[in-house]
Amino acid sequence: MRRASPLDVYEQLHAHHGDQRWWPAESPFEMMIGAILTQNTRWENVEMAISNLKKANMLNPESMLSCEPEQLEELIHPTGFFRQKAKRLIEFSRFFTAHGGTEGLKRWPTKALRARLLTINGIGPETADSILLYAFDKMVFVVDAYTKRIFSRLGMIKASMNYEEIQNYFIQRLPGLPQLYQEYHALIVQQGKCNCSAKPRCDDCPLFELCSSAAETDRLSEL
DNA sequence: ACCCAGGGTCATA
DNA sequence: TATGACCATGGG
Repeated sequence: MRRASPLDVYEQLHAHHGDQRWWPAESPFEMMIGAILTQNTRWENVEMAISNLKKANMLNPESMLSCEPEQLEELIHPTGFFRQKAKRLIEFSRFFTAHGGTEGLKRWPTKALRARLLTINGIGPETADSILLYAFDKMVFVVDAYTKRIFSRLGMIKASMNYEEIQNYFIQRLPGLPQLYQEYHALIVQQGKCNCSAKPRCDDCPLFELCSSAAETDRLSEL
């Protein structure tokens, strides 16, 4: 059996999990807020916070800029890290409104917008790339903890690779379709949520065949 | 009572 | 540049 490619893995994941249609949000701004709130946090907790924000009519940049930070902290409390995240939401809202909102930011070249997002405190590579991919439909591959875990376990990447190296690995081996990038990351998260990539590997893992074929590499990389 | 989750920052060596 | 402490809640 030939060595599995990222596209092979995509096919397997899609066959098992089906269409994902990400990101779950009703607007680009909601998507961006969700991206910040979900940092090192379960999505279920983010849903509580989003729900709180909607009920309080606070899920818009104007309200976030004019409210008392403590009120914001209370609403997003379930996501954890609520003090720093409240600051991050406010700072991001400031940036967002200062540049004409979604419509204004939509006109930025991808590279320039990414670089600018990274200068905002609390927005790192993954959050920036998620925003580019899902709020602006830019062709940017998102690397998260699941990506590292699953693909290093499959022996396709090394655990020592940094964010950019992993990102390049996928970009060089995938067709240039933004839609594919969106689905792929969604599938990786869906797969990561099930503990198939943990050890011991479960038998009905959709990647079981690939895992088995990579068993040798896998064992070596764990030493 | 532990462990971790759809990260990021900052201090230290 | 690379590792580690820290941020903090909710669910297993």
